[in-house]
Amino acid sequence: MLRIFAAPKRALEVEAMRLAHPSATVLATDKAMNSFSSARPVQGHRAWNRGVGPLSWSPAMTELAHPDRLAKARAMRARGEDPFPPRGVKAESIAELLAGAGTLEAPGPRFGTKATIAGRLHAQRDFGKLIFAPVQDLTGKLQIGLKRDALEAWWPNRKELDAGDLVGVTGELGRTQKGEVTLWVSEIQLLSKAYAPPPEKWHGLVDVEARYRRRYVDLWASEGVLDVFKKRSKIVSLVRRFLEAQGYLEVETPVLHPIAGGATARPFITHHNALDCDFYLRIAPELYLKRCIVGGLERVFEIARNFRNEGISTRHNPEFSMLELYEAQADYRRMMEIGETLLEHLAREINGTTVVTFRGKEYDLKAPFKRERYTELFRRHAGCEFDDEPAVRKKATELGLKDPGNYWKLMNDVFEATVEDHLTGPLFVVDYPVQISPLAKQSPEDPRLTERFELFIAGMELGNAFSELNDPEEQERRFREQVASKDPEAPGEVDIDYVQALEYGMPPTAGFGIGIDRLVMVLTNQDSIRDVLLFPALRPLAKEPEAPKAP
RNA sequence: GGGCGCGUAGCUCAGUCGGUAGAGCAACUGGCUUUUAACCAGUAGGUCCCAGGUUCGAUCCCUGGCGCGCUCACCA
Repeated sequence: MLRIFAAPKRALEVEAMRLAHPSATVLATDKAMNSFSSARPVQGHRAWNRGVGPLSWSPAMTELAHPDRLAKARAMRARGEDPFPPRGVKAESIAELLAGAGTLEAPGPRFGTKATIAGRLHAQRDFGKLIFAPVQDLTGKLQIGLKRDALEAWWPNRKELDAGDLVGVTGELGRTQKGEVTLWVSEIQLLSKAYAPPPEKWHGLVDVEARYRRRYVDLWASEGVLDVFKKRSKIVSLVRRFLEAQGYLEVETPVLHPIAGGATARPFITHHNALDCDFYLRIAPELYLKRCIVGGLERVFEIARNFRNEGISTRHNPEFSMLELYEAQADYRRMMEIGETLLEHLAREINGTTVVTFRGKEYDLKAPFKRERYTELFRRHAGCEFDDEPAVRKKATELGLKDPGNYWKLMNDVFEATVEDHLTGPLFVVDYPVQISPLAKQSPEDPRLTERFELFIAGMELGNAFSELNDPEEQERRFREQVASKDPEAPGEVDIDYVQALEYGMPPTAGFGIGIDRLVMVLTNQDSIRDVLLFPALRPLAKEPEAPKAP
């Protein structure tokens, strides 16, 4: 923070900071000095010893930077060495080296050979003339061993190396007396100085807020975090290959929508200056993807970031990723088949088994999944028919549900309150009432219902699919009904362009939307959506308050 | 937005039945050539989240605020 520039411990350190970061000089001028000197006593050492640091707002070159580390960089520069050299080193992956090292009993092909690795240095264990320290790259951790007799020229500078520094090391792959694979270093170079010290070595980052705000630290400082995001990347890649193998084209449709349709949710609003009009950030890509079907693309999918202006929870982030796919000549039964085979495939590829553990329970994602009718579940758990309005209203009152002002919404609230907890799954709940499914085609057997299903695992809704309504007249009627409902989550106007697209003719089509974040949660056993998002939505940090005025 | 909980050293946490605070790790100094939470000795480090109130005195009690977590609501 500003005061560290105004309250240096030693002149040397200020010098080190200036050398290390020229902008420090700027920060130490007028404004900083004034705000500092107005009321607060000199803080002495406090600000210098930050670890991962407080989560306060502060300008660049913050109190995270440690003066000793800055001084070490300065010492290097004084010798003509660069603490931030322009090039990296050509390194081998640690995972491959570990695999090649073999075991103590059966040394692998790489045992005893020369190797170079690059990565982040962790806490050193210093024995005076011997130092051990793990180095971590994307693929794993490998211990390096530094011996004085092998590094005579470098040895006097060894204290310039800190935990968190990025290094490149070359040495011979071997083992210690305890048998641990170790790279016995013959050459070491600093690739980037870490001015900010890493979190405490044993606990790592445990403050959840710090973990989310400083994910760039969490990724290498917390066990298992990197693995979740590697798996997430693999899941998305597998989804693409799975669909492409079935003739699907990946497309990109607009994020800026003139009308927020395709789902019921409150949108974010933004403004386009040149056109001088407002746009909504999309709440679903659905209506554009179906326009693609009208255009003859036949099988399309998009991994779409959607934005919904609603609360944040362990299952909700205001921006989230949804896979949506649409297939011409298919109906919702085909979507169930795609859903269950895709999930089984992902589980096998990611975890090597179809059984996943999530929130302490096991779920078998082996296809086929169970199917149960919405209406039957409703009857079984709510104790009445879904369209028996007096009975449903009575049940809602019993449950203490407040009336949303619309019977069908109320009915669905009763369903969620009574049924959803029982949906351990994996399960397809099929044939939803038409009134809560404005984009789905009516069932040929029962006009009160639609050919629609939702996929549930662990009581959590993972996906939503239906045979798409392609009758423009009926679609327009349902849109007008939505608009007339004045529901704040319904679109404010009818999407005439979409109705017109249907007037040109959309083939019989089925579509499926799957929440990617929730899917990753289930496949990687993470309880919170925040743990599968690299940078989950958080309230922005407050700006530093003004220093109190002197009396 | 409602309810519950939390905020003390850089990190993880004690503690003060109201008299301005401690440990381990991290940092710094010294020692140590096979450790892996290395070890041993020493040093330094705190506006006890912020603002009011009660009080001789508040980190502690009260009120308000800020931040975060859990939960409810809504959705995928």
